[in-house]
Amino acid sequence: MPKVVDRESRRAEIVAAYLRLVARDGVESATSRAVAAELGISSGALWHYFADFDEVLSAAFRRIFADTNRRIATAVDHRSGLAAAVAMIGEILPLTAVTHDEALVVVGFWGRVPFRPDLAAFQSEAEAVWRADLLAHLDRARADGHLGPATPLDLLADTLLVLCIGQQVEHVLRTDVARPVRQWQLVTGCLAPWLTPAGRAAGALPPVGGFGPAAPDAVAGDVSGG
Amino acid sequence: MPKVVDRESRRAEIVAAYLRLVARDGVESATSRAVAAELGISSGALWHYFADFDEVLSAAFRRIFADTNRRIATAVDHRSGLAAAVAMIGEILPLTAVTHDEALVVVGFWGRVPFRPDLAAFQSEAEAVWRADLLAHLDRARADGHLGPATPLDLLADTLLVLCIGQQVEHVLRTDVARPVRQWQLVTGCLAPWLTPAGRAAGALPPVGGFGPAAPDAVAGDVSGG
DNA sequence: ACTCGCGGTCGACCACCTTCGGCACCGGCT
DNA sequence: AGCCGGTGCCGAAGGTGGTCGACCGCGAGT
Repeated sequence: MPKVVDRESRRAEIVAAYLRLVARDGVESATSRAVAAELGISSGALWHYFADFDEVLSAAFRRIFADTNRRIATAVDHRSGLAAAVAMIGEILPLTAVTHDEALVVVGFWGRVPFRPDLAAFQSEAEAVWRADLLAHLDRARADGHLGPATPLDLLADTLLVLCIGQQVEHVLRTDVARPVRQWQLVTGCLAPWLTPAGRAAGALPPVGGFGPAAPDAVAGDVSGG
Repeated sequence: MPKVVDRESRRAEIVAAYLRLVARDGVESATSRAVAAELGISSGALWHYFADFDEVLSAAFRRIFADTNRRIATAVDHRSGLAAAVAMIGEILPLTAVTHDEALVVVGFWGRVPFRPDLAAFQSEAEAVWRADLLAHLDRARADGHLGPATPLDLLADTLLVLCIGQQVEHVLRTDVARPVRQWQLVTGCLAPWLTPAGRAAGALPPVGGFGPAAPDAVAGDVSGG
């Protein structure tokens, strides 16, 4: 049989080139031709590996999801319960330069979903995974006595995730709420009513009333400004 | 002087045609040519009224914002405080067929914002307006004794709005959380911890633990069912 | 060495947004 | 009435981006 390339790694290269372009030149410059040029191949070659450009977008989305999961794994590390939940959210929220570019891609992706129903599946899948993980952490937090026994875990998990989605949008729009400090305040504000005193101590979450610039250190790095 | 058309109403016609097309044929079919054809004019004529297609999008966004505000005004009517806040949120959330199409347009709009910084201004403006109104309603609700005195109004308002934004996305993606019942559950879940017994009675919000299928039927009109 | 087929190039096609030169028309002016 | 000037509008052309298909070349298997 003839020449054989590793199709999977080639696809990965293409996706990487796309994300590189987005980060460097912005979403609008990341066209199929630009991606091909970035890789030093002709644009037609792309279609040996992807059916169309939306499939590239879809793959980029998956790649971002995987990256985020990797970051989550690192951030959560050996933590569990409330700390794990907070660390996890810290990796999903668009707090850093890395996640900034990702937010651009992701929000643009969402915009394309309406007329590509198949694309929606991934977001659902991603959310289902995160939801399950987050729920497990919250459940553990309740078992730890960090969250009150009456805490509606299910609802809390969904709320936090939808909040994260909303924050992606806010971040793209450069709204005031998208400031890292504020992002954390919203998260802690959702958790606060359910925290036990032990939870407040353990999670290092600011008390309900006073929301300082107290971001969990392991997560966002520097939020110290605000 | 020569023939004069009402430029403003012409612009409105174009925007209306665009939104009609989106509702009928989907976002991807709503091209500049299609809009022109819908109006029975040539595509070139559009650019006498808009600098480019993004400006049409922008105008459509503004139109949707205005429509939503009109609906909010109707829904809020003579209500105030907690009921007004809930009614307001009910008009922002993508709960009905009307808001469905709007969500498609809006989410697509957000996707285009990253490389059109000027477009972001409107979303910021819209959010600022809603934030102020919502805050006023919540403030009144606290004064009414429907929300506890320690309620972090500022934070609550932001949280609810970001939640609404997130729900738009979820709705476009047809996630499970986007079900109307669930949407309401997230909202009430955020409010619940701060409600006083009087507030629970007045707002007819389901108790924290048990979330029935209590979606206000007329979107926000009648929340009194319980 | 031959061959078959994959990976790639190149150019063409189509749809889109946008521009532009020109025509048609209308209101006022002479 | 007949001429202007300016505006509304058309439709062709330009530029760009996604996608397809005809062709080439290399390299693994025979």
